[in-house]
Parts: sequence; C-alpha cells; structure tokens
Amino acid sequence: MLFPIPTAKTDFEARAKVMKSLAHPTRLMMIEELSRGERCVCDLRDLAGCDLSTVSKHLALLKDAGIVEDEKRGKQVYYRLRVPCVLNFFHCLDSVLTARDRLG
Amino acid sequence: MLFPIPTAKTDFEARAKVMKSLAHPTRLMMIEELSRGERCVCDLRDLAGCDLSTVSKHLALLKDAGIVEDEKRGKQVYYRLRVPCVLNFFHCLDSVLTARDRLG
DNA sequence: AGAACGCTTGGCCATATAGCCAAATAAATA
DNA sequence: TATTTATTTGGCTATATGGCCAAGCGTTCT
Repeated sequence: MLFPIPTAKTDFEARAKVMKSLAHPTRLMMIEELSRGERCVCDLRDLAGCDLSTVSKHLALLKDAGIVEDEKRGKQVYYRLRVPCVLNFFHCLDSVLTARDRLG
Repeated sequence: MLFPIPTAKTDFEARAKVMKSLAHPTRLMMIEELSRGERCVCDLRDLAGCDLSTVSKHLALLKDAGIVEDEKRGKQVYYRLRVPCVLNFFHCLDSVLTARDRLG
C-alpha cells in the first residue's frame, strides 16, 4: 500500500456490527461454551435457560456476523466457533473491568 | 485456585456491558482516534460530525464502561484511552470480516 | 403416511439506544 | 460581574433489540 489508508465510515459500521453481535451476555456465554467444542442448539438452550427460539435467534445473529458456523447432522444443528480470536476479547474485557474497579 | 471457577452469569453481564460500549461505529471511530493521543470533546465532534451533545454522551458511556478517562484542563475536557488492549479488537474484527467475506 | 423431534421464523410487546434541541453548568475572559 | 466558550444533562422521538408464544419446516422414527 502506498498510502496509509484512513479507516472509512463503512469500516467502522462493519466492525460495529460484529461487536454488536458479541455485546450480549447470553451470546458471550454461548461463545465461551462453543470454545470447548461444537454444540447443538438444544445444548445451548439448556445452558442459556431461555426459550429455544431465543437461542436460535442469538445463533442466527452470530452466524450472520461471521462468528459461528452451523452444520445440520441428523435432527440436530451443530454450531461451532469460526473465529477463535474473539476469545482473546475476554481477557481484555476482564482487564477493563478490574481496571475500572481499581480506579473507579 | 482449587476449582476451575465457572464463569457466572453476572460476569457475562459485566463483560457484555463493556462490549456494548464498544458496539457503535462512532465510538469505535473515537477510540481509534484516541489511540493516537488524548483529544478534547470538540476534536471528536469534528471527527464524528454529529451533535456535540451526542459525542458527549458517547464519551460518558465509554467512561462508565471503563474504556476512557477524562481530565478537565482549562475550558476543555480531554479524553484518553485507559485500556489500550481494546485496540487488539480491531485486528480480530477485521479478520472476522474477511473470513466472513471469504466463505459467505 | 403419520407422529414426533429439533430448529427456525413471524408476530407481538416491552425496553433500550441514538439522535437532536434546549437548558444548565463550569471555567476563562472582558 | 457579565459574557463567551466548552461541555454536560434533560427531554423528547424514532428506531433497534430481546424475549416469549405460536406456527412452519425438514428429518427421523414407527
């Protein structure tokens, strides 16, 4: 690249869409669970403890954002993490939280 | 620690709050700008191109989440990044986006 | 084929968020 | 002290999001 490319408005919108998909406690929980291996929707429903349709919508959102991918096998649909780097977010998030608690 | 501590529901909520504060294009833009050094609110208004009150509210949100801190000097209030690790998110976000574009 | 299972989709309601304008506050300057 | 400058806060509206229930769809099992 010849020039330092300024980050365009649309880039921030695209990034924000991905961030948004991660910005929900249930979805973060599902992601942590998926980091241990693929899971079917019903597994995640048991974990999340909310309606199956709600879980399904959360997963559709994550899929649309590019975070997870799904595969139908038999009666079940299995989801797995597609971009493991999102797991690094957790460490940073926790450091934000401890930093905030430390200084207020 | 004797036991692997299971991540509690409240932990996910706390993390999600931080993620939420990052899940907006304008706020991501402001964070990238702040990564180059501290900026006053008016600098960021020029960058974001929206109402000053809107910018101020975005910053208050980031501050509440623990991402930025502020300091009043003279007439201006200067904001700076408090947790540089959030910048690592950008690389991951972009890799999510390219991965998504590659495979659909 | 019909019933059962696993999941997704549509519809609806309640709540949360983003934006602007106007008013309030705080500090610097006249 | 009065005025201007820089920012925050309150109030409002429009839109987005999350949740449930009910209905739909594709597989598997009988």
